[in-house]
Amino acid sequence: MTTTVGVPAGWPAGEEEARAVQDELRARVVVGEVGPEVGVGRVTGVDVAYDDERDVVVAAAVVLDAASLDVVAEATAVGRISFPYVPGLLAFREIPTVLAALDALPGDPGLVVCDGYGLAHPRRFGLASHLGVLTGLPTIGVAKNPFTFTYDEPGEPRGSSSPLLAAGGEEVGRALRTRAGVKPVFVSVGHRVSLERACAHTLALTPRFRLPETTRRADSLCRRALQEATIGQ
DNA sequence: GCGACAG
DNA sequence: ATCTTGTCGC
Repeated sequence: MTTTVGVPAGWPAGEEEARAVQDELRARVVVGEVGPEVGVGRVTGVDVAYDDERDVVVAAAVVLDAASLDVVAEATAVGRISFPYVPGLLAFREIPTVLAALDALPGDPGLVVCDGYGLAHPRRFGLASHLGVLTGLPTIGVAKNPFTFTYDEPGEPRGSSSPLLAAGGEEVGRALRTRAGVKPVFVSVGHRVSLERACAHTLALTPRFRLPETTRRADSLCRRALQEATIGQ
């Protein structure tokens, strides 16, 4: 199912306003819960693809059975680009369309896995935290790059990890090796999930590839949907 | 002030 | 993110 969305009323128009929204919403993040059990229920991946030329953004949400990793549902949404890409303000670019894709899903998404960061963010309120607060769903962030943070190389074996550190030494996430000898992914807490559990979910979602099946499925779906939404336009 | 910087 | 073919390797 595909739905179409515009930019929400009252959406921040500038960077200062957007940062103020983050500072405001940050207080609503729940960090005290362990989170859903690994391998139980459903896990949903969300991702977004852009065509800046045509001002089009497509989001995909793909629901997997947490035990088998089989796809049990999927949805896409097409929207207008609601914000430029600014490091630290990614959520304002992706969230409206991602919310529409999640809304189009039948049933409960379960744990939501985001392509980006949660707590590991300049103001400790990245995409995964933001999406969690707006939906109430448990969320985690799994990013492909360390952003502005530092880390020591984890051990070679799959499952090895090392702290992802902010300037000042605060642990904001983990560099997690999901494939032996391959560049780690960067896991951080979004909403209602502990870092420990977030890493366990990430490992359960990477039986074969570096990136979680959730983000791989969502990535390919939103790219396909962008092509289709863009043909002839 | 300059550079770096999730997607 | 996106521009982009073949190619090396399991």
